[in-house]
Amino acid sequence: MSMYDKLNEQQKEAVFCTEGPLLILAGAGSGKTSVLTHRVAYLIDEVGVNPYNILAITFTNKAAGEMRERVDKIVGFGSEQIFVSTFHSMCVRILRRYINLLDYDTSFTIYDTDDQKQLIKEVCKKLQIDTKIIKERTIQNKISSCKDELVTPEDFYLQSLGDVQLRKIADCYREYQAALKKNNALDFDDLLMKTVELFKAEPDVLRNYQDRWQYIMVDEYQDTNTAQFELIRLLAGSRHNLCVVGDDDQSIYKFRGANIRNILDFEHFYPEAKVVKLEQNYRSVQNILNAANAVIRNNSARKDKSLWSKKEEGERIHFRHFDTAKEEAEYVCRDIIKSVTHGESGYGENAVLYRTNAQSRMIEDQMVRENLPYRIVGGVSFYARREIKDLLAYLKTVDNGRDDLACKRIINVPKRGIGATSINKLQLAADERGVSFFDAVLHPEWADIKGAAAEKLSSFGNMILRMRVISEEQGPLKLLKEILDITDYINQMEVDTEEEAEDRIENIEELISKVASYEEEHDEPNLSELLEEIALVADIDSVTEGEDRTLLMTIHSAKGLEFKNVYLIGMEDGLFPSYMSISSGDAEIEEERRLAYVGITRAKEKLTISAAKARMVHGETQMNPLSRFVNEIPKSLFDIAPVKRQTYDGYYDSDTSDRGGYRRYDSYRDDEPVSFSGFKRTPDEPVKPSSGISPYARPRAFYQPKATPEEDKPFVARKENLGLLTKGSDIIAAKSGGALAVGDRVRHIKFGDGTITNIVKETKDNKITVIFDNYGQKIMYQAFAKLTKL
DNA sequence: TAGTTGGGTTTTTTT
DNA sequence: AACCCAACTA
Repeated sequence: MSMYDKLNEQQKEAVFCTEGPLLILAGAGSGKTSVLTHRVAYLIDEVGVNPYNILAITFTNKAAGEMRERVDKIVGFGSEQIFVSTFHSMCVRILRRYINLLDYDTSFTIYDTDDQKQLIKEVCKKLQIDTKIIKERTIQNKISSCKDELVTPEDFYLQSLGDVQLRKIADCYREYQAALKKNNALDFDDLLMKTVELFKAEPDVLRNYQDRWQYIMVDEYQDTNTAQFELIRLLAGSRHNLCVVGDDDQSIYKFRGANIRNILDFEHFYPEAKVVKLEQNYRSVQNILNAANAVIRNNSARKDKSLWSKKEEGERIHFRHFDTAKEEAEYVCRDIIKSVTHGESGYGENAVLYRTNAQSRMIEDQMVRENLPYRIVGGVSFYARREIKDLLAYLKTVDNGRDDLACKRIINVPKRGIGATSINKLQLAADERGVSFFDAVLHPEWADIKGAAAEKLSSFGNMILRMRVISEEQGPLKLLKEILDITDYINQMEVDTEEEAEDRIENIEELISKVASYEEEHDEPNLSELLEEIALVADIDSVTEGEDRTLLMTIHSAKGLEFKNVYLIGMEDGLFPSYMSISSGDAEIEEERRLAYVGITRAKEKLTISAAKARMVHGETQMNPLSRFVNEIPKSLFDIAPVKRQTYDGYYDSDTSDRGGYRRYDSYRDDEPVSFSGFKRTPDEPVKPSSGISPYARPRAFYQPKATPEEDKPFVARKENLGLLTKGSDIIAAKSGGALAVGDRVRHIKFGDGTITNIVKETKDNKITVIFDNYGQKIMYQAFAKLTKL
């Protein structure tokens, strides 16, 4: 029996079709990853394709890693030779090698959305564009969508003639591109667009890659944009050995430029294309599948298909409508705890999914309170945090003196008394001479800066130069530690609360351990490479299997994942579908509906849908009606059927200016039974627990955390115990050498000598109060202050 | 130049 | 509620 025997007929068809264009329409949970990996194995083992000639493009690094792992298990040898990567990483690899042909330097840095915004801001200032009239965000989005569509500044300029506002954006786009080039930087969208540009300008380079990648596979094809399509079209060349896998029903990245036509028109573009539909679902029980089908059926623009499954009917879908978001959070947490204590699932088999990142807060708070091990994916990405961006800006400045943005970010962080006036003068001088900002820092006289200000600049400049030596001689980890030491960054951080300080120190420790593990993994650690790896990680990439924690994330982040139990929370009109989409139109609602479909189909066995009647949004209490998507699910599939709103129609009329309609409480029937309020059951509402012991039979107190003193709380669930603490605390242990006591005389690298007046033991580090002879009282963390006992 | 305050704005989703 | 920015004060 061969390994292909366990595939179904359609799957086999897809696996064995190795030549020519192939479109696999893979419904949710239809085993497409399995098809892809088997197809790779088949190519190698049976067709005799050299693994080196295979390219597989996935949506995230995590997916790439998993794919490689799975192929590795079933292929005899050579799987490491397959090029598995995301679009963005692939482009970076290509550009690092050839971008000099486009007159860039191969050591370019990559700008994230934040950097992008910063640069646009500067450009607006320069062009005297009033950002109150045209918002930077608008410009940013416009530029981004231009790049997604491969529209150059020149193209856009021609398109914009006649429209004053567009014209300004076009100017901005042109200047922005020039500024990027000057900084030797590319933004995310550039990575794709420049690669296409390269391939079009340099046929030899393209041919080189066409010869290498003779078999191409693209996963999550429904979310590719025009630039990405162009890229694979070029790579597929005349061979047309292009296999794309996707599901139009799961296209949820239109806002990012995803072009649904890519999947709908694939057959037109490649008339000889073979199309295979995978419709058997192996993931979810029937009830969940039925709910998903019922929802997605309401979309008009879709390829017809229907998922079916051989699985049992399964539990009914749980539905709960709460009075407040807090009660919703309590229910979710306790339901997870119940499931775990009954042995029905592990923490890690539960996931809480929501529409917007802001919703994680409520759940997180509750999970901390209930001692429930969790992990949040996304939100403010790790690398977007202020302290991390600061430190990375140091690394970037050391690495690439041409990145003006990075240099300006840190020239006065921590405070060095270099203010806006000096910075502006320097920038002008640098522009005049066509050199980088950092070059100007090294020559204050160019900007006519003298005296104390010039002193400060050269001491900063010299510090960076010294860092460069350290970086070259001793590597990135040493460099990072040195930066922290010399700048005394931790103690100079501006923080409002103790908690914030702790969080940020924790983040810095995590960065240290990330750099440390980078150094361990690479024989020749290289700062540029490190920064690049950091630039391209997605939040989901760091989620490792085997961590027994409940995951909290947006539905977008959950794409491609599956969980035994899923909680879809905040199912309210105005939230999901979002207010924005409701007021935009049908196409937007359909995108939201696909998102709902993605959410529902993440669940394997148990799906819980919940909503709150009142919820705080932007600091005001909103009363939103139940999500229309919930009403699209047949009542018979629920354990407790939602009560349909009376005023369903007309309420979403987007032409009416009466937006208060989303908030008014009187749109509900007064006699509408309140399903649940926490764990109190209204007498007239029957409870139909579908398995196990009903949670409602148990007294509420059962789940209340015991009043334990802080120190005695046993474990994981506390916020400060999450993250990469193991590695972080090693660093502390190594650094914080001797025991210190109140009354000891100590010496600090910057503040000189002083006397310890207080020591507060905290979970991870001691917080020490010292009165310095010359600087007065400072409160600092022992691990980073490096106090020497005298 | 640094720190504070008050007002205005914001959020959908992310490589 | 949280963040950002401009304006004002020290």
